[in-house]
Amino acid sequence: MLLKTQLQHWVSEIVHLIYEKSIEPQSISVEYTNPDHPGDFTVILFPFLKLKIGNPQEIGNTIGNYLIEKKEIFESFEIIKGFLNLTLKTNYWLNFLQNLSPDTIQAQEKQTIMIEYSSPNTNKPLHLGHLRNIFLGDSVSRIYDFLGHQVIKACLVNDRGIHICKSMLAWKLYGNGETPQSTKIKGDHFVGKYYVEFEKHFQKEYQEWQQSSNAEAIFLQAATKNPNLEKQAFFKEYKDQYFNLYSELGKQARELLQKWEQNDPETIQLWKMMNQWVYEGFEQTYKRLHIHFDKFYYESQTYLLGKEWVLKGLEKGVFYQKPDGSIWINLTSEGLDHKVVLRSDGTSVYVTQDIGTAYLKAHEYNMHRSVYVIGNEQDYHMKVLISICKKLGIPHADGMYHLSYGMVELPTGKMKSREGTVVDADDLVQEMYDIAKDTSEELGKTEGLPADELHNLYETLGLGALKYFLLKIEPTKKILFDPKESINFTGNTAPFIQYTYARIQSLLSKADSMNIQWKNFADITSLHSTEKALCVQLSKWENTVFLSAEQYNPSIIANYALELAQFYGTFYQNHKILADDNPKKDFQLFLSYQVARTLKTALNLLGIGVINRM
RNA sequence: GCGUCCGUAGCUCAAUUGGAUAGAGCAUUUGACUUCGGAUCAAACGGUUGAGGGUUCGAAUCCUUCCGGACGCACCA
Repeated sequence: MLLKTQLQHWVSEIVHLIYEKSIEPQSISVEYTNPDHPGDFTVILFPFLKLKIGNPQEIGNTIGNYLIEKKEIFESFEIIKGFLNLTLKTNYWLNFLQNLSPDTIQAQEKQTIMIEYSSPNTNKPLHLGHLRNIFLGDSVSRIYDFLGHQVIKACLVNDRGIHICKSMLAWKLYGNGETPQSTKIKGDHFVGKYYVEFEKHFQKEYQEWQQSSNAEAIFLQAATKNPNLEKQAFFKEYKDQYFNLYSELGKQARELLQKWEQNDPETIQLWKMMNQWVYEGFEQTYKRLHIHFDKFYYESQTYLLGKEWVLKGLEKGVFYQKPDGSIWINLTSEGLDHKVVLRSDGTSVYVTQDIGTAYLKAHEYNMHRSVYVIGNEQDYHMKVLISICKKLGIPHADGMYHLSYGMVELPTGKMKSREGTVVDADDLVQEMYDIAKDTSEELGKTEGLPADELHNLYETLGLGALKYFLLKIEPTKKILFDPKESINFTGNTAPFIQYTYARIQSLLSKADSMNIQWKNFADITSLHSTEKALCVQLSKWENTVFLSAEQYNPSIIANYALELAQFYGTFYQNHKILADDNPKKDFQLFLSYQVARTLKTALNLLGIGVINRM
């Protein structure tokens, strides 16, 4: 049991014993003592006022004296303004440090948890927004896996729909048969190029159409309802309708989608070929990011399944049908709205395929929880999906959870693939590598390392900086990324933590070469404030991991690691550990060793590697 | 218009989930390597926590009303 909870129980017992009042242990406020005051743990005495058993000073004295007398771990106490500050004996911390095992924490109840993330479209390469999604999902997976749960990392590939057909059509029209091989362009970028190409031609076609008499008539009709309507603004809004009603390219793209749904062999072949190019590109990117999935789902394989569930739900009365044949659900009792689940022409919509996928997942894996890492723009959609799944009685629907996160924005606003205003994932990773290389060479501390180790070093530093940049911020908040200011390598960054780790490794190996036996350190009588700060921080580790798992929030671990590294920096500066006349040498080395272990574990849970020399 | 999320130092973020004098990094200014790694450390500067009201021993945190921002409210995905 954590000392904090232990203390709650003790205080509860004391109150019961001495004052004959009962108070729930959980309701007793116990905190880590604020560093400005002496002590390790603080019991807040104000809540006892309600029990009418005396003033805070008296109660504090009683509790403090009792604890000192009966529990051997306490050394002293002090009461300041209703706060009972308890100081632990040095011995307690020495024992704690000796037994600390930061890399083996286990959850009490083991579960099977599926975590779906990345979820790319197959018509364009990955960008910075995907990276946040991927790193979040990967980190949460690592955290649950670390705690002993069985984790299934799933990736849902959005491989069908009109957007894919746009790329396909553009390739047919303007591609002249070129391929990633012939152009030496990475497959996903190659296909993305044609997606942008489609958009360019479509825009041109749209511009020309706006000069036509037909367009003029449509605008004039709209203007009769709204005399202030400006032509430019109107056509900006009208784009989607133009695509659906008048566009030649739009018509061809829709025809392609229909052919695809009818299993036209030529179309299917083209679709498979282009998807394959994209998958090969993704594969390279995932590999470089050290991302691996246990299971892939493809929407092309689940959307029909969703349809079956909708028809089943209609029979059961979960859904209702409108005269035009479309099928709906009424979610007003959940505070949501009515929602279409099947079009009047019988084709599936967005939620339909998600229902299918949810069922397939539950059918294939007997899991307790199913986590979806998806941006907050889909908060409403996910609420709808989860309530539908519950109403349909899809297994484990109660365990569905939407891990929602904020967008990554540029100073110019939101990233848009169609308009080419995105930060490409591959480019950014390479840029981080280059910065790591330049910085490293400038500092000149890695001379003599072989080429493959250097490559590994730059990769670990560059990727680490990038992952930490995206993970240190709470998922719900949006992130602003300014491409002009590259991601830092000093201060609140992964390289800073990696540097602290490397420094400790170098210290320990030097100690080893001096034949210092630090693994069994001799007892010492008192702790320096910097040593105490490290012990306290280390004692918070276990709870930090549980908290970040519970909240699906890696930023808690990121902030923890940063603080630990900062405390170590202060400690390091205050002591000449390896000096001949240092009586605490072995203790301080062991403390350093435990800090390094914890840092390594923490970074690992974020998907960030450590380095022995940098 | 309705719904969800957000607003903390010039900038980017914290704050032990209601606790003590709101803390870090960046930027600016200053100091620290003949001894364990300067991608570091120490210090200065910087705040009416968007504004008002409420709840209580105690509020950045909970409630409420405004102000400002993002996203959603498609037979698009």
